[in-house]
Amino acid sequence: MPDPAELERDLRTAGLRVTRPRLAVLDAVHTHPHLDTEALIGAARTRLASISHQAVYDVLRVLTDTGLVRRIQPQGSVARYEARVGDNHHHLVCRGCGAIVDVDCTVGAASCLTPSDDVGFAVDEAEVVFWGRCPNCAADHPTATPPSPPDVQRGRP
Amino acid sequence: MPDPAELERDLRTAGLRVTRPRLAVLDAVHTHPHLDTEALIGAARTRLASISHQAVYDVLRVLTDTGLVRRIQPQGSVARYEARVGDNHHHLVCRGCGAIVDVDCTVGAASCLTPSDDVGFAVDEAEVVFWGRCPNCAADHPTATPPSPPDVQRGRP
DNA sequence: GCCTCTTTCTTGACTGCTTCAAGGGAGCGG
DNA sequence: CCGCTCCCTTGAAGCAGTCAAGAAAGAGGC
Repeated sequence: MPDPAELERDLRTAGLRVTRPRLAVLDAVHTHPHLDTEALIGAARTRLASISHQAVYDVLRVLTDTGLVRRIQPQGSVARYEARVGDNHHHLVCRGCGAIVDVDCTVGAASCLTPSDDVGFAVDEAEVVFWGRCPNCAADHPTATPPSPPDVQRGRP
Repeated sequence: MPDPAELERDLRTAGLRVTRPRLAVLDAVHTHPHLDTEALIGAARTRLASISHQAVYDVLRVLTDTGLVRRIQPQGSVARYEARVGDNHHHLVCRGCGAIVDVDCTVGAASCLTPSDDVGFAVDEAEVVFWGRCPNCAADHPTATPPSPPDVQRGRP
């Protein structure tokens, strides 16, 4: 759980006004990475009981636009948010339960960021998602062939 | 444009019944990679005028479940489909217009498929998306800083 | 500390992609 | 050609996310 003063500083540094809803949401994202919006609404309400649906959506948009949080959205999942930004890490997603785990960049920033042929594109980011089954889900279906593309719906991390 | 007999064979090999709607959709996906569902409905209707909305959704699901087509969904975009499967290629997405281009695997299957620490996950696929600006969009805003995360909405390829 | 301006939050309704459900119709094996 | 099963059509609903108008709360100057 991050220091409230630090969150406030982050907001000001980003040129944003400091409001209770923003602190509540930003704290929630720091404390619970990879939650979806609905779960974040719940988490934010433990900090500020009366915050509205819409405020959380607005705040999340502002925070992603300013780079304070990062939005991720694996196939078949709704949008999820995390506060770890600026370090080019990637994600491991379980096809069974939807759990998301951070992984550091596999092969180093350089080769990770360079497609073999960029056909003239100015590439500024490489997003990598590793799909598989977490230890629990792999144990549940030891011999089952993994469902082809994702059957993830809304697994809770 | 693929050979109809070949599409039919693909369907049978996958254990699926051969129907006109399935042929129409499969042909459309082969002919126009990276289209979204709505555009595919249009493309399929040039082949089979009366195919319904719902049939296209159903067929696309069956085809993705059996691995005949692949579903991709970059951040901020609706679902898109392509018929190039089984070769572990990746995608380059333009933040400006949403254009999607195939790129071959950057660093070879091995390192591409291996996170630095898989924390016990059985990983079976690595999905890579390169974000940037296509030559046209880069020319439109030569000095503009690229909008942080995607502002893609529904660019037509 | 107070005032004013601007930004942001609340409330409520709505959009658009995708899915669910029921019944008629078409493919496929015999 | 017959019958069984699966598939497609029609119509409607679900749900994440967005739009809009007005009230409330920051931020800076007096």
